[in-house]
Amino acid sequence: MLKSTNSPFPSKTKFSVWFFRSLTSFLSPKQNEAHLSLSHQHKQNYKKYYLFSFLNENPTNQRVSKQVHSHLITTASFSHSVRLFNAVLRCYAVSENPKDTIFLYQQIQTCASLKDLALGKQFHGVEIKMGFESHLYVQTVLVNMYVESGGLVECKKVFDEMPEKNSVTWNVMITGLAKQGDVEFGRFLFEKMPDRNIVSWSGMIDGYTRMNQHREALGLFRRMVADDGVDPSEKTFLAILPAVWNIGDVKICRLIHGYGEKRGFLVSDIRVMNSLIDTYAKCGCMGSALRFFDEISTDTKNLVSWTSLISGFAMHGMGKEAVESFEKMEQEGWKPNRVTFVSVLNACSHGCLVEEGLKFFKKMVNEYQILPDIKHYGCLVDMLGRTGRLEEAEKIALEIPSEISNEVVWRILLGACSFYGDVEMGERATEKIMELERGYGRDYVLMSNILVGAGRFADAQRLRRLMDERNAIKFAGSSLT
DNA sequence: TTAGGGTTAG
Repeated sequence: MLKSTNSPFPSKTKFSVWFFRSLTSFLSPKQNEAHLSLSHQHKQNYKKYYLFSFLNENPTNQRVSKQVHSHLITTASFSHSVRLFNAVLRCYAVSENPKDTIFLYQQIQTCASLKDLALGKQFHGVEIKMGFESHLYVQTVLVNMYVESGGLVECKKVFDEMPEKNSVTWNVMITGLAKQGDVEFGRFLFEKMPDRNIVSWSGMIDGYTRMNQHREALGLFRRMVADDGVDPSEKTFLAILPAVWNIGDVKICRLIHGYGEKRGFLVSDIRVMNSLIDTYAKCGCMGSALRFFDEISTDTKNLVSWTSLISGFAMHGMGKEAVESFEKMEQEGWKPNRVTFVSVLNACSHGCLVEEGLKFFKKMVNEYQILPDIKHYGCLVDMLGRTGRLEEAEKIALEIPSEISNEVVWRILLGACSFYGDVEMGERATEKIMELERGYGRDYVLMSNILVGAGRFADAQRLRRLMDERNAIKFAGSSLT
Protein backbone atom coordinates (compact mmCIF):
# COMPACT_ATOMS: atom_id res chain seq x y z
CA MET A 1 0.00 0.00 0.00
CA LEU A 2 1.18 3.46 -0.67
CA LYS A 3 2.30 5.64 2.19
CA SER A 4 -0.76 6.66 4.09
CA THR A 5 0.76 7.92 7.30
CA ASN A 6 0.80 11.51 6.14
CA SER A 7 -2.33 13.53 5.97
CA PRO A 8 -4.01 13.28 2.60
CA PHE A 9 -4.69 16.98 2.78
CA PRO A 10 -2.27 19.42 1.28
CA SER A 11 0.03 21.32 3.58
CA LYS A 12 -1.12 24.68 4.79
CA THR A 13 1.09 26.63 2.45
CA LYS A 14 0.20 24.43 -0.49
CA PHE A 15 -3.43 24.72 0.36
CA SER A 16 -3.35 28.47 0.39
CA VAL A 17 -1.67 28.46 -3.00
CA TRP A 18 -4.37 26.19 -4.38
CA PHE A 19 -6.97 28.20 -2.72
CA PHE A 20 -5.69 31.36 -4.29
CA ARG A 21 -5.68 29.68 -7.67
CA SER A 22 -9.17 28.40 -7.21
CA LEU A 23 -10.33 31.87 -6.40
CA THR A 24 -8.81 33.34 -9.50
CA SER A 25 -10.31 30.59 -11.62
CA PHE A 26 -13.72 31.34 -10.19
CA LEU A 27 -13.67 34.82 -11.53
CA SER A 28 -13.73 36.08 -15.05
CA PRO A 29 -10.61 38.08 -16.01
CA LYS A 30 -12.46 41.34 -15.57
CA GLN A 31 -13.76 40.44 -12.18
CA ASN A 32 -10.36 39.18 -11.34
CA GLU A 33 -8.75 42.56 -11.11
CA ALA A 34 -11.65 44.22 -9.35
CA HIS A 35 -12.18 41.56 -6.72
CA LEU A 36 -8.76 40.47 -5.79
CA SER A 37 -8.91 42.50 -2.66
CA LEU A 38 -8.07 40.73 0.56
CA SER A 39 -11.52 41.24 1.96
CA HIS A 40 -12.98 39.30 -0.92
CA GLN A 41 -10.54 36.49 -0.40
CA HIS A 42 -11.41 36.40 3.25
CA LYS A 43 -15.07 36.26 2.40
CA GLN A 44 -14.54 33.32 0.06
CA ASN A 45 -12.28 31.69 2.55
CA TYR A 46 -14.82 32.06 5.27
CA LYS A 47 -17.57 30.71 3.04
CA LYS A 48 -15.53 27.62 2.29
CA TYR A 49 -14.55 27.16 5.88
CA TYR A 50 -18.16 27.47 6.91
CA LEU A 51 -19.27 24.86 4.36
CA PHE A 52 -16.43 22.62 5.40
CA SER A 53 -17.42 22.74 9.08
CA PHE A 54 -21.06 22.32 8.29
CA LEU A 55 -20.45 19.24 6.21
CA ASN A 56 -18.22 17.73 8.85
CA GLU A 57 -20.84 18.23 11.49
CA ASN A 58 -23.77 17.17 9.36
CA PRO A 59 -22.47 14.39 7.17
CA THR A 60 -25.93 13.02 6.51
CA ASN A 61 -27.30 16.21 5.08
CA GLN A 62 -27.50 15.06 1.48
CA ARG A 63 -29.11 18.20 0.20
CA VAL A 64 -26.28 20.48 1.23
CA SER A 65 -23.51 18.12 0.26
CA LYS A 66 -25.01 17.73 -3.19
CA GLN A 67 -25.27 21.46 -3.53
CA VAL A 68 -21.67 21.95 -2.55
CA HIS A 69 -20.63 19.19 -4.85
CA SER A 70 -22.44 20.63 -7.85
CA HIS A 71 -20.97 24.01 -7.04
CA LEU A 72 -17.51 22.52 -7.01
CA ILE A 73 -18.13 20.79 -10.32
CA THR A 74 -19.76 23.65 -12.15
CA THR A 75 -17.12 26.13 -11.09
CA ALA A 76 -14.45 23.57 -12.02
CA SER A 77 -12.75 24.43 -8.80
CA PHE A 78 -13.02 21.14 -6.97
CA SER A 79 -9.60 20.02 -8.03
CA HIS A 80 -8.23 23.01 -6.14
CA SER A 81 -10.37 22.67 -3.05
CA VAL A 82 -9.36 19.23 -1.97
CA ARG A 83 -10.20 19.86 1.65
CA LEU A 84 -13.76 20.87 0.88
CA PHE A 85 -14.01 18.07 -1.59
CA ASN A 86 -12.99 15.60 1.11
CA ALA A 87 -15.80 16.80 3.27
CA VAL A 88 -18.23 16.16 0.42
CA LEU A 89 -16.72 12.72 -0.09
CA ARG A 90 -17.25 11.87 3.54
CA CYS A 91 -20.89 12.84 3.25
CA TYR A 92 -21.32 10.61 0.26
CA ALA A 93 -19.57 7.77 2.04
CA VAL A 94 -22.14 7.69 4.82
CA SER A 95 -24.91 8.13 2.31
CA GLU A 96 -27.42 5.36 2.05
CA ASN A 97 -27.28 5.54 -1.70
CA PRO A 98 -24.03 3.99 -2.93
CA LYS A 99 -24.70 5.35 -6.42
CA ASP A 100 -23.66 8.75 -5.13
CA THR A 101 -20.24 7.43 -4.30
CA ILE A 102 -19.86 6.00 -7.75
CA PHE A 103 -21.03 9.22 -9.32
CA LEU A 104 -18.58 11.12 -7.22
CA TYR A 105 -15.72 8.92 -8.29
CA GLN A 106 -16.64 9.46 -11.88
CA GLN A 107 -15.94 13.08 -11.20
CA ILE A 108 -12.57 12.14 -9.77
CA GLN A 109 -11.86 10.28 -12.93
CA THR A 110 -12.70 13.32 -14.95
CA CYS A 111 -10.16 14.94 -12.73
CA ALA A 112 -7.73 12.11 -13.46
CA SER A 113 -8.11 12.69 -17.18
CA LEU A 114 -6.15 15.85 -16.52
CA LYS A 115 -3.28 13.40 -15.94
CA ASP A 116 -2.35 15.10 -12.71
CA LEU A 117 -0.41 12.50 -10.78
CA ALA A 118 0.13 14.69 -7.73
CA LEU A 119 -3.55 15.44 -7.39
CA GLY A 120 -4.37 11.80 -8.01
CA LYS A 121 -2.18 10.82 -5.08
CA GLN A 122 -4.12 13.19 -2.89
CA PHE A 123 -7.30 11.39 -3.79
CA HIS A 124 -5.66 8.06 -3.15
CA GLY A 125 -4.94 9.30 0.35
CA VAL A 126 -8.55 10.34 0.79
CA GLU A 127 -9.67 7.01 -0.49
CA ILE A 128 -7.57 5.10 2.03
CA LYS A 129 -8.69 7.31 4.84
CA MET A 130 -12.30 6.67 3.98
CA GLY A 131 -11.84 2.93 3.94
CA PHE A 132 -12.54 2.33 0.28
CA GLU A 133 -9.53 0.06 -0.06
CA SER A 134 -11.59 -2.98 -0.84
CA HIS A 135 -14.17 -1.24 -2.96
CA LEU A 136 -13.82 -2.80 -6.40
CA TYR A 137 -15.11 0.10 -8.51
CA VAL A 138 -13.28 2.76 -6.59
CA GLN A 139 -10.02 0.82 -6.71
CA THR A 140 -10.44 0.25 -10.43
CA VAL A 141 -10.90 3.93 -11.05
CA LEU A 142 -7.79 4.53 -8.99
CA VAL A 143 -5.78 2.10 -11.10
CA ASN A 144 -7.06 3.87 -14.18
CA MET A 145 -6.11 7.25 -12.78
CA TYR A 146 -2.55 6.08 -12.06
CA VAL A 147 -1.98 4.38 -15.36
CA GLU A 148 -3.47 7.28 -17.34
CA SER A 149 -1.32 9.83 -15.61
CA GLY A 150 1.82 7.78 -16.03
CA GLY A 151 2.15 6.52 -12.44
CA LEU A 152 3.16 3.04 -13.56
CA VAL A 153 4.77 1.98 -10.28
CA GLU A 154 1.73 3.11 -8.31
CA CYS A 155 -0.81 1.54 -10.63
CA LYS A 156 0.94 -1.82 -10.45
CA LYS A 157 1.04 -1.60 -6.69
CA VAL A 158 -2.65 -0.80 -6.32
CA PHE A 159 -3.52 -3.47 -8.86
CA ASP A 160 -1.43 -6.14 -7.12
CA GLU A 161 -2.91 -5.41 -3.74
CA MET A 162 -6.52 -5.40 -4.82
CA PRO A 163 -8.35 -8.17 -3.00
CA GLU A 164 -10.82 -8.54 -5.85
CA LYS A 165 -10.58 -7.69 -9.53
CA ASN A 166 -13.02 -7.91 -12.39
CA SER A 167 -12.49 -7.84 -16.14
CA VAL A 168 -12.69 -4.05 -16.19
CA THR A 169 -9.83 -3.82 -13.70
CA TRP A 170 -7.70 -6.05 -15.90
CA ASN A 171 -8.68 -4.12 -19.01
CA VAL A 172 -7.90 -0.79 -17.41
CA MET A 173 -4.43 -2.11 -16.68
CA ILE A 174 -3.86 -3.75 -20.06
CA THR A 175 -5.18 -0.95 -22.24
CA GLY A 176 -3.52 1.66 -20.03
CA LEU A 177 -0.12 -0.05 -20.17
CA ALA A 178 -0.47 -0.46 -23.92
CA LYS A 179 -1.16 3.24 -24.27
CA GLN A 180 1.86 4.08 -22.13
CA GLY A 181 4.03 1.89 -24.33
CA ASP A 182 4.61 -0.91 -21.82
CA VAL A 183 3.20 -3.66 -24.05
CA GLU A 184 5.35 -6.35 -22.52
CA PHE A 185 3.89 -6.10 -19.07
CA GLY A 186 0.50 -5.57 -20.66
CA ARG A 187 0.94 -8.85 -22.52
CA PHE A 188 2.03 -10.59 -19.33
CA LEU A 189 -1.19 -9.52 -17.64
CA PHE A 190 -3.18 -10.31 -20.76
CA GLU A 191 -1.96 -13.92 -20.68
CA LYS A 192 -2.67 -14.16 -16.97
CA MET A 193 -6.12 -12.61 -17.18
CA PRO A 194 -8.85 -15.12 -16.32
CA ASP A 195 -11.67 -13.90 -18.55
CA ARG A 196 -10.39 -11.98 -21.55
CA ASN A 197 -13.00 -10.12 -23.53
CA ILE A 198 -12.99 -8.08 -26.72
CA VAL A 199 -11.75 -4.99 -24.93
CA SER A 200 -8.69 -6.86 -23.70
CA TRP A 201 -7.94 -8.21 -27.17
CA SER A 202 -8.46 -4.85 -28.89
CA GLY A 203 -6.41 -3.02 -26.29
CA MET A 204 -3.54 -5.46 -26.65
CA ILE A 205 -3.65 -5.36 -30.46
CA ASP A 206 -3.69 -1.58 -30.32
CA GLY A 207 -0.68 -1.59 -28.01
CA TYR A 208 1.37 -3.61 -30.49
CA THR A 209 0.33 -1.39 -33.40
CA ARG A 210 1.31 1.71 -31.47
CA MET A 211 4.71 0.21 -30.74
CA ASN A 212 5.18 -0.69 -34.41
CA GLN A 213 5.05 -4.40 -33.65
CA HIS A 214 2.64 -5.08 -36.46
CA ARG A 215 3.28 -8.78 -36.93
CA GLU A 216 2.62 -9.31 -33.26
CA ALA A 217 -0.64 -7.37 -33.57
CA LEU A 218 -1.69 -9.44 -36.53
CA GLY A 219 -0.76 -12.70 -34.79
CA LEU A 220 -2.92 -11.75 -31.86
CA PHE A 221 -5.83 -10.91 -34.13
CA ARG A 222 -5.52 -14.29 -35.82
CA ARG A 223 -5.37 -16.07 -32.48
CA MET A 224 -8.40 -14.17 -31.26
CA VAL A 225 -10.54 -15.07 -34.26
CA ALA A 226 -9.27 -18.54 -35.09
CA ASP A 227 -8.32 -20.08 -31.75
CA ASP A 228 -10.50 -18.32 -29.25
CA GLY A 229 -13.50 -17.70 -31.49
CA VAL A 230 -13.93 -14.16 -30.19
CA ASP A 231 -15.88 -11.79 -32.44
CA PRO A 232 -13.98 -8.60 -33.24
CA SER A 233 -15.68 -5.30 -32.59
CA GLU A 234 -15.44 -2.21 -34.74
CA LYS A 235 -12.66 -1.05 -32.44
CA THR A 236 -10.70 -4.20 -33.13
CA PHE A 237 -10.82 -3.41 -36.83
CA LEU A 238 -9.68 0.13 -36.22
CA ALA A 239 -6.77 -1.25 -34.21
CA ILE A 240 -5.70 -3.93 -36.66
CA LEU A 241 -5.97 -2.06 -39.97
CA PRO A 242 -2.95 0.20 -39.37
CA ALA A 243 -0.93 -2.95 -38.71
CA VAL A 244 -2.13 -4.31 -42.05
CA TRP A 245 -1.04 -1.32 -44.08
CA ASN A 246 2.26 -1.11 -42.24
CA ILE A 247 2.99 -4.64 -43.36
CA GLY A 248 1.58 -3.65 -46.72
CA ASP A 249 0.19 -7.00 -47.80
CA VAL A 250 -3.04 -6.49 -49.70
CA LYS A 251 -3.89 -10.18 -49.24
CA ILE A 252 -4.20 -9.65 -45.50
CA CYS A 253 -6.34 -6.60 -46.17
CA ARG A 254 -8.69 -8.64 -48.35
CA LEU A 255 -8.82 -11.42 -45.80
CA ILE A 256 -9.81 -9.10 -42.98
CA HIS A 257 -12.21 -7.22 -45.23
CA GLY A 258 -13.88 -10.46 -46.27
CA TYR A 259 -14.08 -11.68 -42.73
CA GLY A 260 -15.63 -8.44 -41.54
CA GLU A 261 -18.11 -8.42 -44.37
CA LYS A 262 -19.16 -12.02 -43.85
CA ARG A 263 -19.78 -11.42 -40.19
CA GLY A 264 -21.57 -8.15 -40.87
CA PHE A 265 -19.21 -6.00 -38.82
CA LEU A 266 -18.25 -3.58 -41.52
CA VAL A 267 -21.62 -2.35 -42.65
CA SER A 268 -22.38 -0.41 -39.53
CA ASP A 269 -19.41 1.81 -38.80
CA ILE A 270 -18.24 4.52 -41.21
CA ARG A 271 -14.95 4.84 -39.36
CA VAL A 272 -14.09 1.22 -40.14
CA MET A 273 -15.08 1.70 -43.78
CA ASN A 274 -12.92 4.81 -44.06
CA SER A 275 -10.02 3.01 -42.46
CA LEU A 276 -10.46 0.22 -45.00
CA ILE A 277 -10.31 2.69 -47.92
CA ASP A 278 -7.09 4.00 -46.42
CA THR A 279 -5.69 0.51 -45.87
CA TYR A 280 -6.35 -0.63 -49.45
CA ALA A 281 -4.73 2.53 -50.76
CA LYS A 282 -1.69 2.16 -48.51
CA CYS A 283 -1.34 -1.49 -49.51
CA GLY A 284 -0.96 -0.27 -53.06
CA CYS A 285 -4.35 -1.37 -54.29
CA MET A 286 -6.09 1.81 -55.34
CA GLY A 287 -8.57 -0.11 -57.46
CA SER A 288 -9.95 -1.94 -54.44
CA ALA A 289 -9.98 1.28 -52.44
CA LEU A 290 -12.06 2.98 -55.12
CA ARG A 291 -14.37 0.00 -55.52
CA PHE A 292 -15.00 -0.11 -51.82
CA PHE A 293 -15.54 3.64 -51.70
CA ASP A 294 -18.13 3.38 -54.47
CA GLU A 295 -19.97 0.64 -52.59
CA ILE A 296 -20.61 2.92 -49.64
CA SER A 297 -23.98 4.63 -49.97
CA THR A 298 -24.10 8.40 -50.39
CA ASP A 299 -25.81 9.00 -47.05
CA THR A 300 -23.21 6.96 -45.21
CA LYS A 301 -20.16 8.59 -46.79
CA ASN A 302 -18.67 11.55 -44.98
CA LEU A 303 -15.86 14.04 -45.46
CA VAL A 304 -13.26 11.61 -44.12
CA SER A 305 -14.31 9.03 -46.73
CA TRP A 306 -13.70 11.56 -49.50
CA THR A 307 -10.45 12.73 -47.97
CA SER A 308 -9.19 9.16 -47.59
CA LEU A 309 -9.92 8.53 -51.27
CA ILE A 310 -8.18 11.72 -52.35
CA SER A 311 -5.15 11.00 -50.19
CA GLY A 312 -5.06 7.52 -51.75
CA PHE A 313 -4.99 9.00 -55.24
CA ALA A 314 -2.28 11.38 -54.05
CA MET A 315 0.06 8.64 -52.89
CA HIS A 316 -0.41 6.84 -56.21
CA GLY A 317 0.42 9.91 -58.26
CA MET A 318 -3.11 10.00 -59.66
CA GLY A 319 -3.50 13.77 -59.65
CA LYS A 320 -6.28 13.93 -62.20
CA GLU A 321 -8.44 11.42 -60.33
CA ALA A 322 -7.83 13.27 -57.06
CA VAL A 323 -8.90 16.59 -58.57
CA GLU A 324 -12.01 15.00 -60.08
CA SER A 325 -12.93 13.45 -56.75
CA PHE A 326 -12.44 16.76 -55.02
CA GLU A 327 -14.83 18.43 -57.44
CA LYS A 328 -17.37 15.64 -57.09
CA MET A 329 -17.14 15.92 -53.34
CA GLU A 330 -17.88 19.64 -53.51
CA GLN A 331 -20.82 18.96 -55.82
CA GLU A 332 -22.24 16.62 -53.25
CA GLY A 333 -22.17 19.44 -50.77
CA TRP A 334 -19.13 18.59 -48.65
CA LYS A 335 -17.01 21.40 -47.32
CA PRO A 336 -13.32 20.40 -47.46
CA ASN A 337 -11.21 20.90 -44.35
CA ARG A 338 -7.46 21.42 -43.94
CA VAL A 339 -6.76 17.70 -44.21
CA THR A 340 -8.69 17.46 -47.49
CA PHE A 341 -6.59 20.30 -48.83
CA VAL A 342 -3.33 18.68 -47.73
CA SER A 343 -4.43 15.58 -49.62
CA VAL A 344 -5.46 17.33 -52.81
CA LEU A 345 -2.37 19.56 -52.83
CA ASN A 346 -0.23 16.50 -52.30
CA ALA A 347 -2.02 14.85 -55.23
CA CYS A 348 -1.30 17.87 -57.41
CA SER A 349 2.36 17.80 -56.45
CA HIS A 350 2.76 14.05 -57.08
CA GLY A 351 0.83 14.38 -60.33
CA CYS A 352 2.79 17.50 -61.40
CA LEU A 353 -0.41 19.53 -61.70
CA VAL A 354 1.14 22.83 -60.68
CA GLU A 355 -1.49 25.26 -61.94
CA GLU A 356 -4.31 23.21 -60.40
CA GLY A 357 -2.40 23.01 -57.15
CA LEU A 358 -1.91 26.78 -56.99
CA LYS A 359 -5.60 27.21 -57.72
CA PHE A 360 -6.53 24.88 -54.86
CA PHE A 361 -4.24 26.75 -52.51
CA LYS A 362 -5.93 30.04 -53.40
CA LYS A 363 -9.35 28.45 -53.11
CA MET A 364 -8.49 27.17 -49.63
CA VAL A 365 -7.42 30.60 -48.43
CA ASN A 366 -10.01 32.78 -50.19
CA GLU A 367 -13.09 30.66 -50.53
CA TYR A 368 -12.85 28.43 -47.48
CA GLN A 369 -10.89 30.83 -45.32
CA ILE A 370 -8.52 28.15 -44.08
CA LEU A 371 -5.21 29.43 -42.80
CA PRO A 372 -2.50 27.38 -44.52
CA ASP A 373 -0.38 25.29 -42.19
CA ILE A 374 3.12 24.00 -42.74
CA LYS A 375 1.94 20.89 -44.60
CA HIS A 376 0.09 22.98 -47.19
CA TYR A 377 3.22 25.02 -47.76
CA GLY A 378 5.24 21.83 -47.93
CA CYS A 379 3.06 20.53 -50.76
CA LEU A 380 3.43 23.80 -52.60
CA VAL A 381 7.21 23.82 -52.31
CA ASP A 382 7.32 20.19 -53.43
CA MET A 383 5.00 20.89 -56.37
CA LEU A 384 7.08 23.79 -57.65
CA GLY A 385 10.38 22.12 -56.82
CA ARG A 386 9.72 18.85 -58.58
CA THR A 387 8.65 20.63 -61.78
CA GLY A 388 11.86 22.62 -61.79
CA ARG A 389 10.36 25.94 -60.72
CA LEU A 390 13.02 26.29 -58.05
CA GLU A 391 12.98 30.08 -57.67
CA GLU A 392 9.27 30.10 -56.98
CA ALA A 393 9.64 27.22 -54.57
CA GLU A 394 12.35 29.02 -52.63
CA LYS A 395 10.28 32.19 -52.60
CA ILE A 396 7.36 30.32 -51.01
CA ALA A 397 9.66 28.66 -48.48
CA LEU A 398 10.99 32.07 -47.46
CA GLU A 399 7.49 33.50 -47.17
CA ILE A 400 6.33 30.92 -44.65
CA PRO A 401 5.75 32.60 -41.26
CA SER A 402 8.65 31.74 -39.00
CA GLU A 403 6.34 30.49 -36.23
CA ILE A 404 5.28 27.54 -38.32
CA SER A 405 8.26 27.00 -40.59
CA ASN A 406 10.34 23.87 -40.11
CA GLU A 407 13.25 21.94 -41.56
CA VAL A 408 11.02 19.61 -43.56
CA VAL A 409 10.14 22.36 -46.04
CA TRP A 410 13.81 23.10 -46.64
CA ARG A 411 14.53 19.41 -46.91
CA ILE A 412 11.92 19.17 -49.68
CA LEU A 413 13.60 22.08 -51.46
CA LEU A 414 17.02 20.47 -50.96
CA GLY A 415 15.68 17.33 -52.63
CA ALA A 416 14.56 19.37 -55.64
CA CYS A 417 17.95 21.13 -55.76
CA SER A 418 19.64 17.77 -55.79
CA PHE A 419 17.43 16.57 -58.64
CA TYR A 420 18.08 19.66 -60.75
CA GLY A 421 21.69 20.13 -59.61
CA ASP A 422 21.26 23.65 -58.23
CA VAL A 423 24.31 23.94 -55.96
CA GLU A 424 23.83 27.49 -54.70
CA MET A 425 20.21 27.08 -53.70
CA GLY A 426 21.09 23.70 -52.22
CA GLU A 427 23.65 25.38 -50.00
CA ARG A 428 21.11 27.98 -48.90
CA ALA A 429 18.58 25.27 -48.12
CA THR A 430 21.16 23.26 -46.20
CA GLU A 431 22.03 26.32 -44.18
CA LYS A 432 18.36 26.74 -43.24
CA ILE A 433 18.08 23.09 -42.29
CA MET A 434 21.17 23.32 -40.09
CA GLU A 435 19.61 26.21 -38.19
CA LEU A 436 16.76 23.93 -37.25
CA GLU A 437 18.07 20.37 -37.17
CA ARG A 438 21.65 19.15 -37.31
CA GLY A 439 21.28 15.48 -36.48
CA TYR A 440 19.74 14.12 -39.65
CA GLY A 441 22.44 12.42 -41.68
CA ARG A 442 20.59 12.28 -44.98
CA ASP A 443 20.75 16.06 -45.32
CA TYR A 444 24.55 15.93 -45.26
CA VAL A 445 24.60 13.06 -47.72
CA LEU A 446 22.24 14.79 -50.13
CA MET A 447 24.16 18.06 -50.06
CA SER A 448 27.51 16.38 -50.43
CA ASN A 449 26.13 14.51 -53.44
CA ILE A 450 25.10 17.81 -54.99
CA LEU A 451 28.62 19.10 -54.37
CA VAL A 452 30.16 16.00 -55.94
CA GLY A 453 27.89 16.47 -58.95
CA ALA A 454 29.26 19.99 -59.33
CA GLY A 455 32.82 18.74 -59.00
CA ARG A 456 33.40 20.35 -55.60
CA PHE A 457 34.95 17.23 -54.06
CA ALA A 458 36.81 19.00 -51.25
CA ASP A 459 33.62 20.69 -50.05
CA ALA A 460 31.77 17.41 -50.23
CA GLN A 461 34.41 15.74 -48.10
CA ARG A 462 34.34 18.56 -45.58
CA LEU A 463 30.59 18.15 -45.22
CA ARG A 464 30.95 14.41 -44.68
CA ARG A 465 33.48 15.03 -41.93
CA LEU A 466 31.13 17.55 -40.32
CA MET A 467 28.46 14.90 -40.32
CA ASP A 468 30.74 12.49 -38.44
CA GLU A 469 31.80 15.19 -35.98
CA ARG A 470 28.21 16.04 -35.23
CA ASN A 471 27.36 12.38 -34.91
CA ALA A 472 24.48 12.77 -37.32
CA ILE A 473 22.54 9.57 -37.70
CA LYS A 474 22.39 8.18 -41.16
CA PHE A 475 19.52 5.82 -41.67
CA ALA A 476 20.23 3.28 -44.33
CA GLY A 477 17.43 2.77 -46.79
CA SER A 478 15.84 -0.48 -45.75
CA SER A 479 12.64 -2.44 -45.91
CA LEU A 480 11.07 -3.52 -42.66
CA THR A 481 9.36 -6.58 -44.10
C1' DT B 1 -21.47 0.62 -14.66
C1' DT B 2 -15.21 1.43 -13.45
C1' DA B 3 -11.89 0.35 -20.61
C1' DG B 4 -11.89 2.38 -26.46
C1' DG B 5 -8.08 4.73 -32.38
C1' DG B 6 -11.15 7.05 -39.27
C1' DT B 7 -8.21 10.96 -43.42
C1' DT B 8 -2.57 15.06 -43.02
C1' DA B 9 3.82 17.65 -46.89
C1' DG B 10 9.36 14.47 -46.82
